[in-house]
Amino acid sequence: MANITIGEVARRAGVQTSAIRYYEKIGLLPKTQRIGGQRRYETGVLNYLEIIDVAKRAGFRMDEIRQLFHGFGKGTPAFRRWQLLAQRKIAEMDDLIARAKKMKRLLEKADRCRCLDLEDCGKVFLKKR
Amino acid sequence: MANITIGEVARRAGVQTSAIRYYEKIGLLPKTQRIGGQRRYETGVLNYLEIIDVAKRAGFRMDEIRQLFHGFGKGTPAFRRWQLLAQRKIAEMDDLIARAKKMKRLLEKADRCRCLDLEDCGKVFLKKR
DNA sequence: CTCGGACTTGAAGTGCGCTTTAAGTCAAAC
DNA sequence: GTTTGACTTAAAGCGCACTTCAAGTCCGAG
Repeated sequence: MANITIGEVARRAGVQTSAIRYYEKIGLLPKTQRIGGQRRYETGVLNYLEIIDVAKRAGFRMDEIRQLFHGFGKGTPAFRRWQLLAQRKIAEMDDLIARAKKMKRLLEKADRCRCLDLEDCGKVFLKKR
Repeated sequence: MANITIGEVARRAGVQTSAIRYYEKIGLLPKTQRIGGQRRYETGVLNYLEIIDVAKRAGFRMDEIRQLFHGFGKGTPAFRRWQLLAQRKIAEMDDLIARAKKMKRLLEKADRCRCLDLEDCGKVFLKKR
């Protein structure tokens, strides 16, 4: 574990340092050790940032990500609450997948028939579910 | 086409009247006729609002929805630009579907193995793509 | 010992997608 | 003719997820 600076983490993860500080502030990343006042990270934080990125881009809010990734110790009484959130998010992922597929089909149809507006294939599209 | 008020549209579409006015303001909904200064809508606007809702919840920004739904007349010179945007959004829908599936699998795995954190199955999860 | 550059903090600023507020208009009911 | 309630506008406010700013600290190179 390399003990890298925030600048190095930012470079490797492709995020800005300000975002990393913000994540720490809101409790999404743990407070890490300081050397001469400066943050030092272990490379494991990169995995964390990758999961955060995937979750964010799947529409998760920051507080949800925080709860899902720090919200319970193994066998904690909070685990049931964690499970409920996780199950809700799993269902939301199914909804999101369905909507994304629907939009994809709508755009493909519009591209083919060149008639995307209220009166034309958008309407037809909605009608046929 | 019934010529309904904004309040009726809001009620039927399940949105607030302020949102409808906002959509008109940013050019997402066309300016509709006024009677005594008040907006009157045809029921077709409900289809529009439904498409807007699906698009929004699939992560489309307002200006993208506007461009996709008003950005071209049939056979217009802007059509090529429309097609590029549509193709980009279709690709983004594929990415989004992949991320949503990934998050779903991650949550399901975490629920099963009760070890969702940086050092445990999150890491494993990322490793196996 | 001083310079440069990467880091620190708290606070203010940004852009999006609305909602809320304030002040006013209009038409139907009483 | 006044009251009621839904509507109108422009402008300000809000929550989120950051970014930017201002002022300062720390450390290695020259």
